Amino acid sequence: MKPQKPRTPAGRPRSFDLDKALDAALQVFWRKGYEGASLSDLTQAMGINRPSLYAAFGDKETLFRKALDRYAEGPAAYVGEALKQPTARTVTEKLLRGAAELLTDPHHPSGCLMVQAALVCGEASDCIRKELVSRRLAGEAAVRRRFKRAIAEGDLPADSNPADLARFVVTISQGMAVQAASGASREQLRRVVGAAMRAWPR
Amino acid sequence: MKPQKPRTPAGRPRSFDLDKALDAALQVFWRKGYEGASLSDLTQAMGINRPSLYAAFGDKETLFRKALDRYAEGPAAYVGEALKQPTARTVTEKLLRGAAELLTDPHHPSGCLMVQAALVCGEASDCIRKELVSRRLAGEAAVRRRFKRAIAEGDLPADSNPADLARFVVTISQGMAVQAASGASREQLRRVVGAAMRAWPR
DNA sequence: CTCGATCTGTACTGAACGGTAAGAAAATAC
DNA sequence: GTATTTTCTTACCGTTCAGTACAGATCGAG
Repeated sequence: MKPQKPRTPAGRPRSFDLDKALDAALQVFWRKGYEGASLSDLTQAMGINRPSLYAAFGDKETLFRKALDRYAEGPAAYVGEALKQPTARTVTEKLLRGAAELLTDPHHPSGCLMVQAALVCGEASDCIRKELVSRRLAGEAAVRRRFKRAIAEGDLPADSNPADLARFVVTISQGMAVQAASGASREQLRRVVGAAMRAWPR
Repeated sequence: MKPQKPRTPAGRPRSFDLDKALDAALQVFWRKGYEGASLSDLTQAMGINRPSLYAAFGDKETLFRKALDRYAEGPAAYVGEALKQPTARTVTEKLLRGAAELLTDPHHPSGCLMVQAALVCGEASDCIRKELVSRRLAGEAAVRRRFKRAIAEGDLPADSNPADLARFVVTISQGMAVQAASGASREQLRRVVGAAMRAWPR
């Protein structure tokens, strides 16, 4: 018989909750951006000391990537749901309406982490900027693939350009992220979505 | 007779060109953002030493505001031109096409200074963030006023909502700014504009 | 020429940055 | 109990940050 996994792994037990600490870090990065979030900001919000942060999450860059993953799986999970909608139109509508809700959710900072955490930055953080560019492009590519499928299913006109359509939808979503960072309300963003959907082929 | 303004104002003459130095600073802020641009970055790009910068432009915050003004009068001057177009449709088209050109101009960094210089930041720079929010909202308000006029002139349907239309156009423009920061090409942005204009009432 | 004014270069300040060394504390293993 | 392992706390590291003191350089005025 192999020894079963011990209930508690020996050594002094961690005095904080990993997930809650990561959530707290996510909020700080979301509100202040990658460079604007200092380690003092982070440790204070997480309720832990600096060495505990490093032991549990690695350096600032690693912590940020973990916060990004959590963002994708949590607040931004609506994107994956939207892509499962049956038609290109409903996919688009769910993407944009979901964005309007997320970007103005009072339980979170305004705006989109992947847009505002490091749209530009100093050289030291450039790999973070590139990581965000890459993730934004990956999201756009997912929408593009979904629209290609929609064409194959006859759901979009055969002569539609899925790349252009996807970029258009993502551009509106990212514009809404800037609007949210400027203080736009949920209702105002909903009206933007309404205007965009009126433009969509029926 | 009062003494006429002296040709050279006495004292050691400045050894650099004020406008060129400000342009250099603008480029740095544009590429790295307000927080990401260090004084060392700035002085190096401007070709001057730190005390010369402080004597000529004031502190970092003052320098940034001057760079913002220069941005508005120079690269972003197309906005004022666009608002002079005769119809709401041509105003919109010129706004968006001008944005596509500016955001991907190879003579400048990609993207929009007013979007990416400080979309979020640490507390120390929060007044800069607010200044940018204020300027973005002022631009949107100018478009809104122009659309109100268009309604009065019968150029837009009387039941149009100028605030919603203005926010929609500005949202697309700001989304294109994020796209440019993600590496979108000029041609790709032009296609976004095409999609947006197709949605516009004729 | 000398005097006052202004700019330039060097070198510095205190504070904040990200990151870590070292030992005390708290758990399991035996 | 003692040993071992892991975490926690305190205090610190070197670097970079924005901003400045000071002395030398370069001009016009007289």
